[in-house]
Amino acid sequence: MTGRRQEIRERNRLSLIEAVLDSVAEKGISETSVSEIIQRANLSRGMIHLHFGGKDNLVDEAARYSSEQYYNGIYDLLEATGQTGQEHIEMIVRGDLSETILNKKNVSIWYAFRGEARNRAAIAAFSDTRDAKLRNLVFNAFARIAKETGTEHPNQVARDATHGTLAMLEGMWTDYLLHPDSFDRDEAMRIVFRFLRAMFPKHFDLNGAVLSE
Amino acid sequence: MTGRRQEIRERNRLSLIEAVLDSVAEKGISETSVSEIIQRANLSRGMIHLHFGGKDNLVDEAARYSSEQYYNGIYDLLEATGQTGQEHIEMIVRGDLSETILNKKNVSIWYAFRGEARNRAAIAAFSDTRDAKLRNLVFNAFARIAKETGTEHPNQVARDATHGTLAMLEGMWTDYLLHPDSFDRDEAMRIVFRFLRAMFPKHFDLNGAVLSE
DNA sequence: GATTTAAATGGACGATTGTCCATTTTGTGA
DNA sequence: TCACAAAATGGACAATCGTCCATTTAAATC
Repeated sequence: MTGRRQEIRERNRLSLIEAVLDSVAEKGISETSVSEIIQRANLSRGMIHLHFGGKDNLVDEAARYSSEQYYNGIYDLLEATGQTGQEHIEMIVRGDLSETILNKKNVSIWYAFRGEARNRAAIAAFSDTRDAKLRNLVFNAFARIAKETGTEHPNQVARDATHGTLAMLEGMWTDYLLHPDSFDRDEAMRIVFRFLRAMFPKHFDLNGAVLSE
Repeated sequence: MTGRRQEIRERNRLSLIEAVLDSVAEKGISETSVSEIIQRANLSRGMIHLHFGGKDNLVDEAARYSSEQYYNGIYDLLEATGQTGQEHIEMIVRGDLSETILNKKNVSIWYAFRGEARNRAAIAAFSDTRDAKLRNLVFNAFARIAKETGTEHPNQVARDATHGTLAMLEGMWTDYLLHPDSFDRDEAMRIVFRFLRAMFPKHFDLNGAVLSE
């Protein structure tokens, strides 16, 4: 009646997924073997086949789970902010570069899966950091900003600003991947906002990152 | 006397490296086995041990070689351009997004190695797309531009512009990785230059990408 | 052309891979 | 408490992994 059985089952299932993510983060994909996974999850060898039908499916599921965690993190932040375009943008940029989201483990996992994306459709589907939903949020925020500036082609400007901003954030992640210890979050933020301020002087004038010079 | 012996030896060595890169591009790192490599190179099993002492060393060397190819491509372009800051920047951006450098094979290889970078120091050393040399080139170009604008802190502005521009290019590469068929080079270029125009209106006004709206 | 020797071959080897199922364990309902 | 069934176990299995070396091939030297 307690459903204890199903509860244990689901806990084990999740243990396997988290074991994969831990292993991928620490050892990389190529060293994430079945033996490695079941050892970390402290479960028996047959569990992978039982729960996922095979190792590949488990890894795909781990990629999906990891991606979901990322988006949940971002969306949670957005609910705690104001409604103006610049507030949204600022929160997304700040969140994307925050310790909670941009940290060694997440970055290791993210890039490990990216490396496999080209050869595994299931992984490619979950390795786009900037999915349609997030893109739309950013676009709508920029569209509001662009319209307020009275520019000639606000949608086109907003589209380009979205694309460029998300690309720049991607690049910052890569910086962090390659130089995690010398990476400076404030600097990254300041740079993104310097570009945004250049495009929308009235909206990002005193906002955003530390404006040190 | 002809050195025919050494010539064959070096050709075989190179065949192994190129076989690794082909395999990594087509099948990914995890499926790039010794058997796969020697089959592509049409050489015998022992050659890897003979030339490189083991598979790992060969893969590291392939990463180094691939990185070298990238930089040579960029530097070649720079020699064929003018000397103003904006000409340099434009050539680097244009080159970085050109078919010669940004194509499916290169991107597959690059991201495959990136995925391993965190766990293999030898690969990490060669997976920084924007090494000190290239960074300096970009920085010097922006420094000249910034000084001409008479801004207050030209070096700081140039540093940020360098960081932001290279980050944005990284992001464009990721776009290409994940959506190679819908990726639009002109659009990517236009966006980069839209940001640069916002920061340096006088220098990128009529330059760079197609200015369609 | 004979000799020397560097280069290349290809299979043997033990270790490790992922899959799968006969068996055991354990929660659930009678 | 017992019988049932779902869940978990752990080892057998063939396949594949990378390494290494005894042997063969062929370029270089005499």
